[in-house]
Parts: sequence; C-alpha cells; structure tokens
Amino acid sequence: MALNDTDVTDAALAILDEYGLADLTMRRLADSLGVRAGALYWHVSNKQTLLAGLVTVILDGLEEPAGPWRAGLAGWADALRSRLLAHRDSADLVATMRAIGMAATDLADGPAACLTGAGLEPERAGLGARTLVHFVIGHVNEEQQRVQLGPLAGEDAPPVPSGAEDFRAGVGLLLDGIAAQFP
Amino acid sequence: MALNDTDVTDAALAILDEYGLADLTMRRLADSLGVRAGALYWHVSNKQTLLAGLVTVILDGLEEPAGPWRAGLAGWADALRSRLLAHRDSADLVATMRAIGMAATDLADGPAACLTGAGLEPERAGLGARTLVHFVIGHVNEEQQRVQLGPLAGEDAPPVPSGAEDFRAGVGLLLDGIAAQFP
DNA sequence: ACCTGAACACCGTTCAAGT
DNA sequence: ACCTGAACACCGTTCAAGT
Repeated sequence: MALNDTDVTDAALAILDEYGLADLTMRRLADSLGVRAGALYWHVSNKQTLLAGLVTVILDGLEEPAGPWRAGLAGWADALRSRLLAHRDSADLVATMRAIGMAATDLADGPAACLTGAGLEPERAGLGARTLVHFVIGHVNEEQQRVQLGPLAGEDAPPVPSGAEDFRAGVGLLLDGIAAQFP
Repeated sequence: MALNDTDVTDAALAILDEYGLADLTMRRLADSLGVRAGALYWHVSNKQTLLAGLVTVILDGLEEPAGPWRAGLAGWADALRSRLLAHRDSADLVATMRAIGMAATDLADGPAACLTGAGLEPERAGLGARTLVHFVIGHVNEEQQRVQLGPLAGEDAPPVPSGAEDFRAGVGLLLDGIAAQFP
C-alpha cells in the first residue's frame, strides 16, 4: 500500500517527538516508513518544506487572541506555549523556520491585530506583538533545552526558575511594557 | 610555519563574516588555512568549542551595564547589538550556543546584577534580564536574516520597520515593563 | 609537535530504471 | 503512480603513519 503525503508528515512528527530535531533526517524518516530515502521526494519537495509542514501541524488550531487585549494576549501566549510544549524541540523548529522566512501566516499577526483593535498605532502594535512572540518562543526553547540538558547537568543547574509561573511573570512584564505604549 | 590556535579562530571568524554560518565547515576552514580537515583537531577539540570561541571573541570587551538602571540597560543593549551586527549570523550563532548551554559567562548576568543593585528582587531581576537578552538576540537575528533574504524577496517585504529606531523602541517597551516590576 | 591520508559513519538530493 | 539503486557532493571526527 503506497504512502500518502500525510503519512510522511505523521512519521516525521513521531521521530521529532521521540528522538528530537537533530535526529530527524530524511534517511531515518525513510527507514521508519520502510522505504528508501529517495522515495520521500515523491511526496515532499525537500526537507525544508517538510519541516514547514510540521510547524503548521503543531500550530494548527491555535486561535487568534480575543476579548480585551490584555487578557486576550495573556491567554494566547499560554495557548501558544502549550502547543509548543506538546512537541519536542518545537520552539527550536519554529524559530528556525521563522528565521528562514517561512512563517506562512506569521504568528505575530494575530496579536498585532488585537492591539491595533484596542487602539494602538500599527507600528507599536507590531513591535509589541513581535516582542511577545519572541518571548514565548525563547522561553519555551529554554524550557525544552533544559529537559535535554537536565539529566546531564548535576544539581548545580543554572538558577533559572522557569516553568509556568516564570512564563506568566514574563508575559506580565511584557504586557506592562505594551500598556505603557498606549496613548 | 605551524598553525597556532588563534590562527584557527581568526580564520573561522573570517569565513563567518564572508560566507555565513552555514558555510563555516571544518573542511572549508581547513582549506582556507591550507591544511587538511583532520589537522584542525590538533588545535581545537571539536567544532562546538570552536564556535564557542567565536562567541567569546565577538562579545569580548562588552562592558557590564553601569549607572542608573534604565539608562545603563539601554546603553548595554545598544552595545550588545552593535557587537552582534559586526559579524554575520552572530545572533544565530550566539542563540545556538546559549541553547546548547555553553554561555560561558551568561549574557544575562550583568543586566540582572544591575537590576538587583537598583533594588529589584533577584527573581524579577533575572526574568527581566533574560527577557532583555532574548529581545536583543531575537531582534538582531531578524535584522541579519533580512539582509540575507532581502535580495531574494521583492519589494513586497514584510512590514517590519526594524533598524536602530525599532530596536530602541522595543528596548523602551521592555524597560517600561521592568519598571512596573519595581516595588 | 604538528600534519597527511585514509577511512568511518553519516548527510540532502537527484534520477535513471524498474513495477 | 510510486519506489529502488546508485550515485553525487558533501558533513564531523578519528587515527595510524609520516616529518
């Protein structure tokens, strides 16, 4: 029975979750599908668009921020963090794809629209939105990296409290900064 | 005349500046030094510590923030941005090395100390400092990526104003948020 | 002490040829 | 339509052997 395109994406996501981004190679993915590496290129044009597809799946169903801007953005940031934490190395993956420019529908668009809707001028809204997205991705990236390094590093781990409360505090700090931008 | 260890670092930095991080391979570095790839391992234990050495050089001489916290952090952020902008892909490089855990003297320590010195409790100071570092690296990363993609993308580039003024506005937003953390 | 030659175990990607 | 076999042009790293 022949492979279909979603089989490939699903298998790639499984490898990502179990072995991490560094071990997600085309050859390994082919192995897990019982096929030779070259066969993958019938279903996907190259590795980069495959990874972009993973990002789409990971972020699928993330709703735009709604309601009063402050609570809306806080909830949206929480939801984004949850989706990222659900898949190993996803923050790293998303950061890489954003850097390459493949953001498809850019993550910051929703928050930016939320802020302009609340009366902030577009430039400041865009800045606040991008800063928020940076923070979420950066924070989750640290959280996910710590999981990988945790077993290695001894009890002398860096004094980074982290976790959900640290995240919320950081978001609160940012929202305070954004609040100060309003006229 | 035999190679010494700083020759290797210097040549690596030259390749980084001219061809970017993706093209900085051990084999290419060896070529530029007129030597075979294996020879590099006499001078450097592996590629990762070589890259860590580059980060050290790039950040060398960056002074800790001084004076009143707000102006001190703003100036420090500017100085960090300048050092990063001086070398191609340096923000990507620094972000990668921080993620790996090799931060040597962590960038956020200086700002954190500045904030605790100004009377902020250590947890909030650490959070504010890390958020600031995230922002600087993330922002410069975007600036440097845009340079690479600029020639490819047409005039329909994303509406990201960026540059020095955008950077300063972002830092200002963050500092407002930090100010709100003070008791 | 410093480097070469040659290998090992990998990569992503292409493409004729098979079914 | 879908896949194999085999190649191309690479990687980082090791290590005997040379000088």
